[in-house]
Amino acid sequence: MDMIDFLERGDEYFIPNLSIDLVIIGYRDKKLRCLLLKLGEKWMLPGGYIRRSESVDEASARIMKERTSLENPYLRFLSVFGKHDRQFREEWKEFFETNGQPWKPEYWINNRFVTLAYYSLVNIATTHPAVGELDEAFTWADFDELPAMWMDHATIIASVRERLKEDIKHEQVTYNLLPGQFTMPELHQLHQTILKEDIDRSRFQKKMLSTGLFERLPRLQKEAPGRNPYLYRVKG
Amino acid sequence: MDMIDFLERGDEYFIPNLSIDLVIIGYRDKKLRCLLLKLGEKWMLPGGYIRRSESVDEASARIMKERTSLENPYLRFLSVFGKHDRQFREEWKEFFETNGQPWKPEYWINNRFVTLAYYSLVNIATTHPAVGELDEAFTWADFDELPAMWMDHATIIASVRERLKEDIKHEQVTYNLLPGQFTMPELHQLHQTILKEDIDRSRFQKKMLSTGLFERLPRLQKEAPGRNPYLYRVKG
DNA sequence: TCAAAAGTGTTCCTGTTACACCCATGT
DNA sequence: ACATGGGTGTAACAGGAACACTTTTGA
Repeated sequence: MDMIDFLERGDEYFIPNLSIDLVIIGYRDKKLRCLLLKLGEKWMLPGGYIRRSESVDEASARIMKERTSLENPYLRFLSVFGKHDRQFREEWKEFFETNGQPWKPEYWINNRFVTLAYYSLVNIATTHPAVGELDEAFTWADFDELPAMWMDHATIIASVRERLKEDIKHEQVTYNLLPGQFTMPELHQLHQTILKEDIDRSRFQKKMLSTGLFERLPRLQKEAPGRNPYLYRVKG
Repeated sequence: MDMIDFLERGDEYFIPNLSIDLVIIGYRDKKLRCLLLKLGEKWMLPGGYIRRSESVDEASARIMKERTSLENPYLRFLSVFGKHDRQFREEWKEFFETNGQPWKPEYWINNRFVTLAYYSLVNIATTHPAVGELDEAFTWADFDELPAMWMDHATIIASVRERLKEDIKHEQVTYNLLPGQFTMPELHQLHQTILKEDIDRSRFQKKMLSTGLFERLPRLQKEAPGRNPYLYRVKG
């Protein structure tokens, strides 16, 4: 056992950069959507880095707040993306050159990154995205019709969609995607959009109400032809 | 938007070291056990670092193989441990000094670490742990009577136990902890140990067999008083 | 009074739970 | 034969799936 030897060959091991990417999920016009930022010709997920004073979870919450101003969003860890070739030299070079900016191979952003992906469920109507220093615009992109994405961000988005399907089997989280008051048909439609399959209305409603999570408000009046649905909100 | 500015304040962000820790779980004498390595006066989880050529998952598999010689173990990601004060200056200093080795504050192992914890389910009888360069011994420690642990490794172990409880509700993974041939009473006892609660024998057996994962071998002969149980193995 | 959309009820089926009972074997 | 421990069966119950029915309201 030679501890000094162990310590001095520390750089035999690569210390990858560590980033955080956020998949901020919303729902509008019967479509699941994802907040994307425009960087040059392609789009990317909002993200950032960890500061000295922060835990990893705190960093994700800060980045979330910087981007959306939301204080206590539904925010969960998704998974680690850490393939050995996960570095973006060519992507950055292309971007810099098309923008007439100098690019240097030694920029730290060219190194390999391991990223911790988080996902958040938000109500689009009350979320006001801020664009950052590099990105020019934002969009709530339809999950099923994503634009060209930088790096491996399309892969991350694909995996969050599968995770969502698993989540709603076990726990009630989807109301985070809706306004404070919503109807059962709306919640029903949302679940069908997430699962991409038809759900029996009767069973769905009974299942939702049996959780005891929701409370019924007076029935909506005169909004649409036919019988109008009750409004619900989350208890507490 | 000033990209140069963005690039040059890269070190405003801390780049934490990234490590991997393995919780290698076994089962012996009706107790769930965890492979620990002795380092000085306390114990720690086996772990390591990521190499340039490796994805994060490949690194965990390599470390697993280095420690146990197992080629295709059941190995899954647990979670990220990344609290802001997750650095082990004092721990390392104490260890070095009690071992009469020089300790320097600038050693890379003193910096903050974010660790990716993985867990693995193995059969203790066919797993032959190797001790590394620093550690002096190994043990299969009872989950419910852990020795003093370095750093936050006790926290990691606590969280893997909860994960296991969740896992066995959804999928059949526990046979990884048993020899290639096992009896239903053994599997039953194992599940009770993991869940820390009694499970109805009849229901348990029917549930296991209804998965279609197991095939029955000839009944065990003359091993113990009373009727002897059938042996099963995983199909395939 | 009919169509449209919401909401409720009925039946069938499956899987869970708790418990009773039957089988094999050593003492 | 009986105690011990493995293995199987059954009745009560809860939850899921499919579908039929009722309610509300505008045209």
